[in-house]
Amino acid sequence: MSRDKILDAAVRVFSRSGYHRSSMDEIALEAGVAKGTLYYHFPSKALMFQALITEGMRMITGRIKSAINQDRTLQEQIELVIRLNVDLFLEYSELAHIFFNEISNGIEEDVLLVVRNERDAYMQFIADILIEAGMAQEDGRMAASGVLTMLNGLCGYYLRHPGEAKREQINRLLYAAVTTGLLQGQA
Amino acid sequence: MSRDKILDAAVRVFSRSGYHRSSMDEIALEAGVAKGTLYYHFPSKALMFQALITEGMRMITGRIKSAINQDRTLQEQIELVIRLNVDLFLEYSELAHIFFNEISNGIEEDVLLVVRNERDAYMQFIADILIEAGMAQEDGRMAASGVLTMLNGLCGYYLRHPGEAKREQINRLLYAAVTTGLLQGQA
Amino acid sequence: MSRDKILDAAVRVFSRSGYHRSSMDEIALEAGVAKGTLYYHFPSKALMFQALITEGMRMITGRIKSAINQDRTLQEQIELVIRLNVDLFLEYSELAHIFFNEISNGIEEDVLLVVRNERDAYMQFIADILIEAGMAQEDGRMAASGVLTMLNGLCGYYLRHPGEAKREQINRLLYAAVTTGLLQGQA
Amino acid sequence: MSRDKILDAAVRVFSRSGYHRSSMDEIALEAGVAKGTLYYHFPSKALMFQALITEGMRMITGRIKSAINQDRTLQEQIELVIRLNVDLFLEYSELAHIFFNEISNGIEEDVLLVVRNERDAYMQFIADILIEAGMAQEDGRMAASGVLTMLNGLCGYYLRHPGEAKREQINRLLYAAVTTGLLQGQA
DNA sequence: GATGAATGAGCCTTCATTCAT
DNA sequence: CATGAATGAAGGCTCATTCAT
Repeated sequence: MSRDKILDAAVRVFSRSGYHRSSMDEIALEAGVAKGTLYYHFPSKALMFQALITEGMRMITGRIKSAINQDRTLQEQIELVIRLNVDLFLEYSELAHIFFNEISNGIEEDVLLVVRNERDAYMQFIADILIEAGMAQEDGRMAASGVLTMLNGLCGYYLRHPGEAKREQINRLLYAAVTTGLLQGQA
Repeated sequence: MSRDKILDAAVRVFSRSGYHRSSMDEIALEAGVAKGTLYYHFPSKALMFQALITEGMRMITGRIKSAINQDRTLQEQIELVIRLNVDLFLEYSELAHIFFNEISNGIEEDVLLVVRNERDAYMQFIADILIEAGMAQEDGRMAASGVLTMLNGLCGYYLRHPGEAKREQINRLLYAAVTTGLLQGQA
Repeated sequence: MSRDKILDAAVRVFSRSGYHRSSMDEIALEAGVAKGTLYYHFPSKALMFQALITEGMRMITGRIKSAINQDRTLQEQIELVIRLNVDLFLEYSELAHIFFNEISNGIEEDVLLVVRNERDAYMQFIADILIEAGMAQEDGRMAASGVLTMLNGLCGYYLRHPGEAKREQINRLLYAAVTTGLLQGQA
Repeated sequence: MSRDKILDAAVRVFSRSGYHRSSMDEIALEAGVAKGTLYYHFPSKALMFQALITEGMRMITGRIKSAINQDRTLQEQIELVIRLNVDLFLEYSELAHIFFNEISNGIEEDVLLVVRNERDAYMQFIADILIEAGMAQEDGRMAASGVLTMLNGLCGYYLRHPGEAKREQINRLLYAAVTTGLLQGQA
């Protein structure tokens, strides 16, 4: 259906150029529909973006939860969550950048609120794992915030220095930051 | 002078609305000068942004370097660097936010390059300390990138949840991420 | 359609104020459409200008060529071409004025090239007749250039001094310049 | 003095870029004075241009008249005037273009009027020679207009096709147009 | 459901001009 | 005489949005 073609195209375009540099023209072109069609399915650019984030997160958290919902040790869970997050981040890098760096993009305030809530829910989801592993409530939420932005930074570095860094490093360093400290996170 | 008024206003406006949503009109208004005056002092919006970053970083790195240049153990150095960074980040949160986040979306390529170099130089500066502490070269650079964005995320959380989080937590979690792992970073 | 309204208005405005003093606002106003509509139909001011020249010339050369394509002596051909050119110039004086004068000052290089080619093609068309009449190749091209700008000047004079000059004089002087010299071109 | 430096620079700049593309900044730079100095000596850009044309024409017509004011045959006079005009045109090509192509440049109406008068005086000066050579009054004025725009066209062609055309051709073709007709103007 | 022509507010930038020194 | 910092009107262009079909 048109709606899905549009949403798929929008993810690609937003992810390639960021929210502001992505134009409705470009999205329509990429989706292979007329520009008016975008407005048939979504009331505005901002609300299209919101739909994309909301539905995308539903899918993503679903995928992660179902992957976790099997008997695993805490350590395995942490490793798995990290790996899945890194994979997702690298696949949808610009979108993830937007998702984790709120203010940077002057989206309409109400839409921003929805995106933030979505993000906070996701962070709580990560925090819960850390808390279950023994962290204090407060520390857990804050640490989750830190871990996810660190993931943001490591992936960013990886993408900006192709060839230099290896993908496996990202996972290793993140795991180290959580469990042993970065200074021990090496052979 | 006008130039300083403009730069001050630009930091506020850019960090409030992000690069793209900030208009030259808004900056001129905030600075209390005519729009033409912006172009008397800076050739373009992008180059104004570049000047703001370059001059801001010169001040910040200068302050950190002069604070470190004394005999200390590595551990003390790490603690100190973290504390200074957190202090600076919270003091100049607007500038810092721009520096760490607003570096991707459609600024002219050459300006982007200058800003990135500035940031990479700073990260290398942090990386050198980690490497001296025993990290591998590659891991050091990448880890520095991760630590600084984590700092970004923790400070952001702190600022977004006033009252909930305490400032000391930021330092403690960062130090833990570097030395013992976040899960051990608690009493 | 909008596109035609715009092109018509553009000819009027450009020939009234010249390329640089003509603003897109003015053209939109004259065409009775919104400014954005101009950009829906033409990618830029320069390309609008190019379209106007190209399409205008296509019409004009078409008309002249079809009038010539019959058996005539060279002398008749020269007389005919002069008369047709004068007629066209006076009928489309605005467009002609642009075509012969407004071709130098700071339009984008590629557009300028297209317009010049269009004009050179037309001049070659005139040159061929002179060459066939016995002129050297080189001289023919250059002379055609001279004759057409002279036509420009004579018609301009005629239009600027209504009442003083008679239309027939234009034809006579031009014909004289080509065949007997201006000094002999009189009863 | 400053005034002369400015006028000299203005001729170069206007002649290089045309009236509209020449900025007061550029003129000040070329003259080696501050921008404010321009306005100390001239009330506005348009009036500076007017001064430049008026004083330039005074010099030019002076030069031509003094060259003519010696015993010569009419034929020699015509040859001489043509040569001098071509020399001047090629030396100050853009300026000459402006001078002969009025409307093209949307200069302020009053200044335009002065420039036009200056030009009409010059054309009358050329016309007088043609009339003395036997042309009718009316034809003389119109023909002078035609000859000068033809000169405009030939020089333009020469400048646009470097290498192809030779400078001597311009003189020869112009002389032919006046005396024998272009078709006879060749060996 | 879908289209695409048309819109107009808003953006970055240029530049002739002013004025206090 | 001369300066140069400051101005603000105006220009070309982009783009989210509307609406008749």
